[in-house]
Amino acid sequence: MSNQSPSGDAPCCPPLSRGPLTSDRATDLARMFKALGDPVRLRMLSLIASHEGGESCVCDISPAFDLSQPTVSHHLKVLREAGLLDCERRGTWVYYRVIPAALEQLSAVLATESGVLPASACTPTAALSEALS
Amino acid sequence: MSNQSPSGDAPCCPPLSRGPLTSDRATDLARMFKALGDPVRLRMLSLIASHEGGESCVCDISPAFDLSQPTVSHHLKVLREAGLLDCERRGTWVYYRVIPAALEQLSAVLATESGVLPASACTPTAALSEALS
DNA sequence: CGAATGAATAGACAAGAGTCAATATAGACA
DNA sequence: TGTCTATATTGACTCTTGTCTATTCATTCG
Repeated sequence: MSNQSPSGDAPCCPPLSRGPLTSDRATDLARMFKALGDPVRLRMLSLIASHEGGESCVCDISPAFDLSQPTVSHHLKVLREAGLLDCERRGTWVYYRVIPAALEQLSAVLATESGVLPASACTPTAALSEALS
Repeated sequence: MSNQSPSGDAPCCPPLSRGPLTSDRATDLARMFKALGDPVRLRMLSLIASHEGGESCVCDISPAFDLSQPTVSHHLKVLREAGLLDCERRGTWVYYRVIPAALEQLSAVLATESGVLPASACTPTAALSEALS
């Protein structure tokens, strides 16, 4: 399970205004943005990201949506294949976790040169409790 | 012409991890992310954003893509209707310009609580080590 | 083992998105 | 006015996407 890392290497992220994107780079980024381009998936992501410990069991996510279980599973797969989520099986349950580096990369790409916008003005909920191993 | 501002008002933007998104909020954001979910549109955006003066004539954008003129026009329209671009006619030409507030909003939504990530410190495995702190 | 539960996959279907050729619209200019 | 250039719109096509039901896989517990 875990993630299949489509092209999981290029980590860095100059803002859009820094210069025209290469075609390859645009393809990589678009794959991630496309995954965010659905209200259900955005809500899932925020649900997981804001959940205690930074992770959520599917059994916690599913009831929050008026969708069939396979559809929920499908959306989670899309987010996972886009490199935005990772998952881990613990017993019968599967836990999903946001990959912070992915979100930060996208955030940095969209950041404008001027507005630094310190994201520090927020409260820390994401303590990232270590997965109980 | 110009923009139709779907819900162009709410400027600020708590990060995803701040709490679950409302359905309405998710719909608004998803509309913008979906517009970014295409390699061509991402390249257009970066082309415009990085162009001198922060704006580009369609006649400058079009030749950069191996697409028909109507298709280019279509993509620009999608970006415009998503609230990411604005346009202005000057004589025969139409100039497109990025709406910085829109990008900043999306950037802020994706920003993680911890990592301020001043773009400069964009080191390869940054987020990996950050996950443990 | 067999049954029960949580989650993923397969297949089907309607709706949406990206693309094009053809056409229409808006200005500039003679 | 008429013609030329730059963009936008229309309509058609194909491929993709979101959703479902039915089924399968994985794990735990009797």
